[in-house]
Amino acid sequence: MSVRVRFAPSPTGALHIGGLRTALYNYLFAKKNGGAFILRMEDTDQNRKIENAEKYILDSLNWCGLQPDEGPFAKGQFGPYRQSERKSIYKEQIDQLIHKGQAYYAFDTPEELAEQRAICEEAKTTFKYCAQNRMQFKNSLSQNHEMTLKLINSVPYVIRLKVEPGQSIKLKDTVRGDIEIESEEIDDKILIKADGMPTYHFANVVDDHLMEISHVIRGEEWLPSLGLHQLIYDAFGWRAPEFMHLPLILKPQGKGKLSKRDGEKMGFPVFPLAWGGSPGFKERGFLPEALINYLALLGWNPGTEEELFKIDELIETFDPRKIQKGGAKFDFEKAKWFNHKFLGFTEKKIIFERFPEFLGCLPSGWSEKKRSEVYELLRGRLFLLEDLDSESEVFRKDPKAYDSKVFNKIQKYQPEKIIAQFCKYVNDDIPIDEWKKEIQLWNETQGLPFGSIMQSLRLAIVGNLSGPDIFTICKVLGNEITLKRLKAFINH
RNA sequence: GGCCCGUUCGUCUAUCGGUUAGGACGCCAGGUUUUCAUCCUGGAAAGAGGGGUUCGACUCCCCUACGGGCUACCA
Repeated sequence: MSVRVRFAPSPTGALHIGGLRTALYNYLFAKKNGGAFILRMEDTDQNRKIENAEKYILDSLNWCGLQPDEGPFAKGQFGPYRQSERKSIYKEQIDQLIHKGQAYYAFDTPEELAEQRAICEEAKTTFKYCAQNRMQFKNSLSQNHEMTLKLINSVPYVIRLKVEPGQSIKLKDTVRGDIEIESEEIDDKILIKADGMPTYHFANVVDDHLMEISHVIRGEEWLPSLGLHQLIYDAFGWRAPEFMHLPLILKPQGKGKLSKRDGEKMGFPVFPLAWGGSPGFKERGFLPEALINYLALLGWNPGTEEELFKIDELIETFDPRKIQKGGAKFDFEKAKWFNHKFLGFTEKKIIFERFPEFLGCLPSGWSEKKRSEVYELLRGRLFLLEDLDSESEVFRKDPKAYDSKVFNKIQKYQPEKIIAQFCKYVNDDIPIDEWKKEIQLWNETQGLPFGSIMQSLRLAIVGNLSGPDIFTICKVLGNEITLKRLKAFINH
């Protein structure tokens, strides 16, 4: 049987890195096995649907290089790939279940159910609509045929799964091993809502079967529903796919799973692309390859000590049996380290082509050659492409102030005098490569510690003791600006 | 509350009964850079607790604790 996997997000908001990792594992598994990676939009909840979400999800997957083989806007013989467009399919399938006596109509109003829940809550128990009490409610099991028909035609209704008690459901999960659930634990879940739309559980099983999904790779939050899903497969007489439930991605600190607010509070992105005014990984200057590499290793590892992988290598080494069981805390520092590494071995040319937005940090007045030189000078220092802004500041702005701590330290060596001497070299006759020799020559008569000379120069040009090689900075700056800064220092 | 899943350095993880418990991020120290960062070298840092099983347990079983998830006409 051929491998077919799906990523099935709900367009209720942006795709966050948890969802992205689920998509990634699906993608890796599909490609590893020469299978198909399918995108299916689970948009059965009309109320929670958000307009741009679908496009956002698609854009994000594309940015990360996880192109679906089938899905909305992609080819495929199993469409439509939006659940909202498959209503007639669900209708057809649910009729079969009703016909087989595996599902039934229920006419209880949401208010009546809420009331039951409130009563149970007071008694400190959990309300369950199930074999034990279903005859006490208004449904096609408790009513006679005539009454049922009358109700179907007059009031809103839902369709519920008829769960037979006393069954032991044996389940297998590739990540977690064997699981056994008693059918008493499962209630008569709603399959079709009053608006005619299927619930997640029903649509999910029907679509996975009809789309011939071979492996379901999804988040751990679905593990408690696995028994129910198996029961639905059984009700149809269908063979269930293989399941793999992924551990959750947790907050860096504190408790619970990662949320949008964590990113805002702690200053890191949780979305691949900008969403709702907060920048995504892209806008912060991540290479998608680096994000993918980090995410791949958050909850999985190949068992070797290798950490840096290109997507092809991930595909080759991916093995779902090595997926972690416990949740993993998101670590932005480590994610940045991956980006640093990728920035290090990604050719400048490729960066220039793919990330023009960050090159805006390098003055547009510069020649292509100069921009290229500066990038080369800076690239080893970058963890995010956005660092290009602060790292290149020295080339764009004259120092606003001089670090007083440094100034105080070197004051006794008369930095103004040193700088005045440097000014003599800033002309077309003396190449910058000669400055060091010249100043050394001059210092033979002065006897200053050479460090004080270098620090004076750096303080005058940069304003503090940081940045790349100072003579290279001067070279990029050119004589005019260099001289301007030196004089400004003397006069400050 | 009920049900389910999980638990190795601060973090991500290796270990499939016998290891000085390995690697990576971060941190600290040294070196390179007459600066900072990068880079290189080194260091500190872990089996939740208690019972079993076993000649021997991080590894297998049970209990406890802790963490997480689910418990909707949301996914």
